[in-house]
Amino acid sequence: MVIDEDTLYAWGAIAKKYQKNDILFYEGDAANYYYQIISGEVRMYHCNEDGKEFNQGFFTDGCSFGEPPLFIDENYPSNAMAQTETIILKLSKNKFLNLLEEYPSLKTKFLKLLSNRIFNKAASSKQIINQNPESRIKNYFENYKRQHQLDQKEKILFPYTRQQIADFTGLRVETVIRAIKKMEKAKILDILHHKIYI
Amino acid sequence: MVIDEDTLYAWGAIAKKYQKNDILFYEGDAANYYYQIISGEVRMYHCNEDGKEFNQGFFTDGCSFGEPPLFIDENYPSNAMAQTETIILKLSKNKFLNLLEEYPSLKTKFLKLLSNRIFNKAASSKQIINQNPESRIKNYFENYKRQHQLDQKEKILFPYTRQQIADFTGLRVETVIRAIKKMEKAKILDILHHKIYI
DNA sequence: CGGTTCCTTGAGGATGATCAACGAGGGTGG
DNA sequence: CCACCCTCGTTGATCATCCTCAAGGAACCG
Repeated sequence: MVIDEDTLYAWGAIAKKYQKNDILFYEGDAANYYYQIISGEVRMYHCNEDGKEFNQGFFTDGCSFGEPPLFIDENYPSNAMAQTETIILKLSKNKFLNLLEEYPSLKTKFLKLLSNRIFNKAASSKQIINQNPESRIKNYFENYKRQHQLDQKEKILFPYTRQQIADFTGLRVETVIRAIKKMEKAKILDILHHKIYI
Repeated sequence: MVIDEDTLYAWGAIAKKYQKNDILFYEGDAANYYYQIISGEVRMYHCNEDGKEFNQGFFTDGCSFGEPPLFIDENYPSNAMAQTETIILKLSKNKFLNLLEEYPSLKTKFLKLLSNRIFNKAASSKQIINQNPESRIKNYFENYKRQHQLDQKEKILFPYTRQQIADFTGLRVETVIRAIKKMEKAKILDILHHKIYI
């Protein structure tokens, strides 16, 4: 958990429930709130003109998201959508910034959080040079495991769909499917009942 | 300038001169210093197996770089190379973190700096979905202008080579050349004596 | 069961990468 | 001033491969 929930309530945060597929904010919207998830899942993503999507990230219980625009005067760079029924604590921008001034240790916490975010984005943007689908997907899986502090050796069930992999790697579903089949043959991953183990 | 140079010297920073093409650190190295450029230019970049490069960013006078690994315990995610003769202030990690504790306003400064960095990375990683070279390059030029706080309408001389554009967009030089020629015809940019005006 | 979402396969076409060769410009030293 | 070199820019031809479109199958859920 980023900020203690009781503290957030004490400073005036309001809990709000979103249904699956509700939009929390659109790309270009002004940033007025700090968001922290109590339960559920949120996806940040872009759309291009043809409706193709690119996922910036998924956030779940205890995570905050969309903070950078609160610190600089920019609008949101991506859309945010509830992936499941989701309950979120919202604290207004001003109150959030005041809270940070009150507790300097929170600033350090956010320095770490943003640093991690940058580190992960650097790792994932590397894949731009590999047009080769298998490298891209392999790189994506490695980042996924690192971000979730999992051992690279240990096999785990990968919880997202092929379409979502496509939306993270900039590939097409069919390409992802063909690539992971190759990767299964090459023993890079396992597929059991259509489920992916990495 | 991120941190006042006199302050850095007072806290024990050392100025060091690097020649063109000197490596400051490699991907995977432990992060032991805060780096701030006095004069010159530094490039952060990745290499893949075939030697193809991807640029994460260029940094110039007054800029700091490679901070995120100082806040979290990670190694450098990219290589850093001096693009020209460059003079850099180096402050050891511990002294840097102590300096930040001493001056809380610096923490806020870095929160903003990191937020900007994330914002820009989000904007540039969008282009992964556009396999189309012209869209990628257009997106890259727009980001370049925004990051340098330039009006999108105003034409400026773009200071990098076609190879560097390729290394930022994940394309090949020849593809970049053909794309910008098309873009010139489409009046998206001007080319004068081989120089690009955007 | 019926519907929805996700997964899978094949065929064909578009296009960026690759390879090879050359041109243009700028700087350096004789 | 000229010759040389080195980097950068340019062009064409060919190839590999990812995208696209279309169709159908599998799993899951009420």
